[in-house]
This record gives sequence, structure tokens and C-alpha cells, in this order.
Amino acid sequence: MAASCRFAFAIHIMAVLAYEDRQHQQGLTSEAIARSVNTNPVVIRRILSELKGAGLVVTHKGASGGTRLAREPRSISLDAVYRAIHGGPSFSAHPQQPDQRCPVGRKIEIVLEEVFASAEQALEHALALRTLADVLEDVSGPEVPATAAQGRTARPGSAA
Amino acid sequence: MAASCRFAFAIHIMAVLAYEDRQHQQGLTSEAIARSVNTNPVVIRRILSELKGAGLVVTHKGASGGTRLAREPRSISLDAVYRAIHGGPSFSAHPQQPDQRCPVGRKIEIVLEEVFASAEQALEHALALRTLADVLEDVSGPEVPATAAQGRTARPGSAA
DNA sequence: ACATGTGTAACCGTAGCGCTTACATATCTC
DNA sequence: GAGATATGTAAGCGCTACGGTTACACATGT
Repeated sequence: MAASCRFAFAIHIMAVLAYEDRQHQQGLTSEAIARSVNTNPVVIRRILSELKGAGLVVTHKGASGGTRLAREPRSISLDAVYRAIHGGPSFSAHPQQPDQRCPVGRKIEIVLEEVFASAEQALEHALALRTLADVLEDVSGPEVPATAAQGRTARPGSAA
Repeated sequence: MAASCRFAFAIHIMAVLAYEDRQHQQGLTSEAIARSVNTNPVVIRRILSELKGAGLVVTHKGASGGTRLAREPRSISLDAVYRAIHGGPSFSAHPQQPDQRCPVGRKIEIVLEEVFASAEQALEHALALRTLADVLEDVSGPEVPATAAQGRTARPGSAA
């Protein structure tokens, strides 16, 4: 199978932005994010564009511009990121209409629609249980006073 | 997005086989199934091959051969079909390793693995709530004495 | 003005999918 | 055994989506 990794990229981006928000209260350029994700800045911008459309991030153009989270990490659940990135449904129906003269083919599409919808709903519900703050904690440990974190952390994308 | 429709095909195939099992206690050829699904017999055979590998169907080669369910529809849940068809995971990780010098990039892969696993698990759990018998009921109504169904049903693939 | 960074368009190579043809193999029927 | 039937695969085609890249117009802070 091997699906698209855009969702993985999106969570990574959001995590980096959340991390930056906590550390420096400053926006990040697509180039800096791209360094952390290890891909091309345009790929990042394309995903940022979708995240922006969902109201999850805000972008500032021009010199000293960049992107920041639009809300607190605690208020951003992963299903919001999922929906922002995910264009269509995870499952796909018949490309050609099934034989309507067959009793099964006549009704299978409706049944499948229900099955797919409930599965998709369960998936999103599972993602809704985690927020970006949870991810941030897993990535960088629980939030601590700035002094305690001194010297232990680096700014995303500042390594190269 | 628009994912693969192999899962839809697989459920359709299983439903047709279950329907046939109830009506005629006889196997179906890939050609007959293909008529109901409205695709090529080889496409059906490829999916049947995976279903067979999962022990969900049994196949008989040669003249008057065909495929039948290996078990009762009631004992086949849709997540079994899903796993039989689904090669890899639904979500995909980073194609290139994230920047290990970035504190987020260093740990994001592990976090994503957890997130993806829990989402996939929720998805399969939702599918496990439905069996092939449920699908069959939705498609052809509750099981009734053969006489009551006389003249109302046709054999899958017998229309063309 | 100039440097910086976003927003897009365009293109490339790759991969997977649905579909088809073709053919070897196995099995039932006569 | 001969022929008919059906599976099991390999190989190829066209399509689509994706990740990656280059290029450039536009906006904005210094």
C-alpha cells in the first residue's frame, strides 16, 4: 500500500511550530521547517497552505516573515490536522457502477458507504484523543520553566 | 486523495460469495463475480488470491471450478477482509529521515508511529463490529425460507 | 531600494492502480 | 486420453498522485 506521507509531514510541521512557539515566540520560515523535516521548502509551503486554510496556522509574508500556530497547542487535536490535509475519503468506492441487475451489485454501494463512513469516523475519533500539546510533550518532555531548559534544546532548523 | 478501491471490491466479492452460498450452495467463477463488480476477471482473481491467502475463501481449479466462502458469513468480520487486502499501513512515515539534530525531528518518528498505530487500531475495531452476514442482510434482506424468496432474487452474474 | 520569504505554476521521475491480453497449469467431463 | 473449463501469473498500458525541484511574481520588513 504505502499511502501518502503528507499527514506525517503535517504533524511534524505543527510540532515544530509548537516547539518554536514555546521556545522563542517567533515564526518559522518554510526553509527552517524543511530542514527539520528533511525535504524541500516548497513541499512544506504546500502543506502549510492547507493548514492555513483550516485556520491552524497564520503566515506572515515578506522579510522576517514566517508561520506560527494560530491557536494554543492544547486546543489543536490531531483530527483537525488530519482533516486539513486529507482531501477525500480514505476509502474508495467502485470506479464503475456495479451490475444493477445483480441483487448484490444493486445495493452494495449503499452498504459500503455506511461501512466506510463508520470506519472513517472511528479513525478521526481516535486522532481526536490526542492534541498537539501531547505530541509536543512526547517530543520535548513536559513543559518546564525556561531556565531549566537552558542549553538542552536547540531551535528547529538551526542545526544546519 | 482517492485511495484504492480494492477493499470495496473485496467486500463486494465476499458479499456475492455469501449470497451465492445461501442461494445455491455452489462456487462462483471469477468471470461471474467480475460481471457483478463490473470489472475484469483477472482483477477479481488477484483479490481472490489475497482472500484465499487469509483463509477466507477456498478455490477449486479446473472445469466446474470456482470459489466459495471458507467459513460462515457470521464468522467473518470486515476487519478480516481489510487485513487480507491491506498490504501495508494506511499511513506513511517520512520518506527521508528527519534532521536528527533538531529536537523535534529526533523524536517525531516514534511519536508518529504511536499515533498511526492507535488510529489504525481504531479503524480495524470499527470494521470488526460488522460481519459479512450483516452486509448480506443489508444487501438482500434478512434470511428467509427459500420459498418466500422465490422469483425475487437472481443469481449473481447471471444477468448478462 | 533591497533583501527576505511566501505563493504558485510547471515539470520530472517514481509508484501504484485498474485494466487487458496471453498463456501455462490444473481439473472435471465425456 | 481428449477436450473443455477455470485458475494463477506475468507483462504491458494509460492514468493519477506524490515528492522533489526550479523558477518567478508578489508582498513586506529593514
